[in-house]
Amino acid sequence: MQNIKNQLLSTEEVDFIDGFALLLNQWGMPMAAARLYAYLHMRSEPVSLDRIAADLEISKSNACGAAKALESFGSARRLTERGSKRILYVAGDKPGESLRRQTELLGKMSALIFAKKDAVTSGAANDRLGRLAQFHHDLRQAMEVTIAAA
Amino acid sequence: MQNIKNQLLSTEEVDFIDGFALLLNQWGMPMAAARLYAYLHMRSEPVSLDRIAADLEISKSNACGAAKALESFGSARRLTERGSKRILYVAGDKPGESLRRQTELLGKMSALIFAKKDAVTSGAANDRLGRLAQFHHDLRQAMEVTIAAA
DNA sequence: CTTTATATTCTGCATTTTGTGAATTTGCGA
DNA sequence: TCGCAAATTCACAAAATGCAGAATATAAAG
Repeated sequence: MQNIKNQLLSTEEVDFIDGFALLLNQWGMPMAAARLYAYLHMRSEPVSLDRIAADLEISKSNACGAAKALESFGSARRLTERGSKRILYVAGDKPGESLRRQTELLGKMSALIFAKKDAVTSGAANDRLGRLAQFHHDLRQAMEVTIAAA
Repeated sequence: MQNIKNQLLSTEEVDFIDGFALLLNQWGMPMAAARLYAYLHMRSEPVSLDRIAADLEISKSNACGAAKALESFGSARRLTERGSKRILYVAGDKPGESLRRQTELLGKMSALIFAKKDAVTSGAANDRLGRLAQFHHDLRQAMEVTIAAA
């Protein structure tokens, strides 16, 4: 997938995309989805899959998969234009949407620990697990408040 | 690595470890480290690498790597006993310690976006990036408050 | 200085993930 | 219904990861 002649993105833009994507990737987002996430946030107008593939220099199937992943996280949404099969993508407006999954995880951990701690521990370990469950609960609460406020 | 005869952990304990580890793994922690994390939190007394390997039914090299990973996250610490080369591991007391890396990431994302947004966007996308950076900043703040309070 | 017990690193293999180009499917207009 | 353009899925190759066992390093004791 060489795209030497059509340098559609400036060096600054590429740097922004790759720098941001690296951080998102370390956070846990797959690289292709992370690059698309950064790219979409740079665009005020909706973009097509072909445009995405060309700009990001990835295959269209890869672009399709990344877009679907972003949709599933709630980080992007598709716009269908009337009278055409073509789909356009835009970045989502709600920044916290993609963290739903993680706050849910915190809730599940908290619940699991509270439910089982007495069956598997006693003494110091039991106390420690109690504090851990409480921490997960509090962290989830704090994150959800911030997400709701955004 | 078969360990049929010495069934050291009860079914309940194994269930707790694997259930908890699955959630930690979905959060981003490598499976071996996640299982060790859950295991250590069940133990009130420090445990050796050989014991870990036997109980978790993994190789010692794998146990060693998982322990080192946990140490690097700040989720476990090693105790050296005088007059012996043997090392014992215990779960850390501060639940938020392992999230340092992630709050730092939020800070870096926020800073990167603030720094570059005007160079790569204008109009609606620029506003959206501003809100995104602010969100990352607020979320980091909220998480750190919760961590500090634990 | 040698032995012994333990931790750590190395090596090779199996598994999983990722990404491409080739089918295949799907929606729309003629 | 046919043809076309676009999205999606498929199949395979390449790269990355994870893990066990072997080899090595290190600390303590005699």
